[in-house]
Amino acid sequence: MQSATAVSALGALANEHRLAVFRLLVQAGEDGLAAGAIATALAVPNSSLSFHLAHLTQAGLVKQERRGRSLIYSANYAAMNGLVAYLMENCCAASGCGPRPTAGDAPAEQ
Amino acid sequence: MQSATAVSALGALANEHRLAVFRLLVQAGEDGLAAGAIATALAVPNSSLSFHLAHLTQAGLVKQERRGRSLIYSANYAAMNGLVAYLMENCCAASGCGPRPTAGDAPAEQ
DNA sequence: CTCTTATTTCCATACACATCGAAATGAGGA
DNA sequence: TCCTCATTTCGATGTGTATGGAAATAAGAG
Repeated sequence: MQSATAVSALGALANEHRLAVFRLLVQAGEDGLAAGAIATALAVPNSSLSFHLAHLTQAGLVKQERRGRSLIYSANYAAMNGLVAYLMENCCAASGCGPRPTAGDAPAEQ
Repeated sequence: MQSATAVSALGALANEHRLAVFRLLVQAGEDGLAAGAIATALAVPNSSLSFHLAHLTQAGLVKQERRGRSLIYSANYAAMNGLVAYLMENCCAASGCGPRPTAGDAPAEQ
């Protein structure tokens, strides 16, 4: 994962509502949830939620799919996996986020 | 970790410069780096860097310590560990960020 | 006490993000 | 076709973030 991608994903999650949406979608699993269901669950106005969903989608953390009249959103586990992997590799030490054991091992891209 | 804390930490990392600063501090290890050294390494003006360092410090991801005339900054590994743990627990499935196996296991706080 | 170095704070400016009602779009049902 | 539901887009507004030069603060050295 490139650092620009990570910044984008981190920014998408760096908001109370969006983090709540993402957590909800992770819990919902592969089946996902309709936009309206999310708005109801989180008590966020439709237009505001739509804004946040677009932000998450833009960052690649969420997938959109039309099913009948509803737009179903679901978590993109691969993207999240990539983000966590990036953080572990670049922002943590090799073992459990302790101090970095050797300064020589190159993490990733630039 | 509370979701508000996670949002704060995510927001702190959701910026090109701040992410670069944090990565640099992780590489630097426990000894940390002086503000000026960071500014030089990343080619960011002092006043801008100071703003970003304050942001990271505010979020608890970075520690500040005065050593002589210099202010030494170092990564707070515990905070990062907490953030990654939060993401793994709340935003990933139990094993490796795949689809959530059981819908019954409660993640964490609210 | 003054000089020099290291860093922050202040300030103005520009841009991006968040909010949410109202209007527009998309899609099925009668 | 017309109606209704589901959702997005638009638009206006307020708030927050980013930037960087200039001035202020902090601390050791002579």
